[in-house]
Amino acid sequence: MAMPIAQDILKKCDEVSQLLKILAHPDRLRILCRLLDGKATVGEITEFCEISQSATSQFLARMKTEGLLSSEREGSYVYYSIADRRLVQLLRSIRDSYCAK
Amino acid sequence: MAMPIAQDILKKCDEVSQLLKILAHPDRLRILCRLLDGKATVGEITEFCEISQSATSQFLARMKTEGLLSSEREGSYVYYSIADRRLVQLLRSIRDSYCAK
DNA sequence: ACATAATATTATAGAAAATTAATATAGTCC
DNA sequence: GGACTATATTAATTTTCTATAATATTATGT
Repeated sequence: MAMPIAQDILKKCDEVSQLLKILAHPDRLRILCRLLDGKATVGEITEFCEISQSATSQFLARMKTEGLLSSEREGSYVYYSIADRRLVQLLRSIRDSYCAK
Repeated sequence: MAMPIAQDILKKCDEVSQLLKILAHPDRLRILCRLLDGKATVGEITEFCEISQSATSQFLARMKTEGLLSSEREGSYVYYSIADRRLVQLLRSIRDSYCAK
């Protein structure tokens, strides 16, 4: 409450830029874009996004660590999905702005 | 028209991730955040964002080159502003999602 | 237990980007 | 022209990512 408004904005920018850094990679964005349409297994994501198995798994792990994704195992498959509602909103608005016909 | 839907999505992701890469830096995001409230001189931006003069100028130049910003000189001052409407939309929605009370 | 498929981890060489300092240019005023 | 302010450029070092290969783990079916 004691923080000046301008500094508050700067701090927010620092936080948000960290998040954007994660989106700012073609493969990671592909993954998120795929997950925007619903949960998927690592294999499905690998195939859809045309990324190597190893890279896909690494990206998923990182995004899970960062709190963007959650996962649930079903047998030998692991389903990933977007964990944060705000991220869904953001991805939708990116899609609306930049992927419209 | 002949491009499969999935590949089209992948291509869009590649493009958009390039844009996000620019936003994904604390100082550049600060600058854009400031410019969301209207055009400003290099000096004003430098002060508001607490970045060095050199870095500010470099960031501005880069973002102008990338087509995100435009500039107009008035005497010894140079005013920068956001050049792309879609970017304004995107920044607003980021602000709405992540900077609300 | 073995074979196989799905997923995860580790390590590292190479590429790309950030940081900073120093210097240069352009404009204004006297 | 000289001094001063605003902005821009350059270059070099360091830090941070990326890409890839190799290997490891976990689960299923026989």
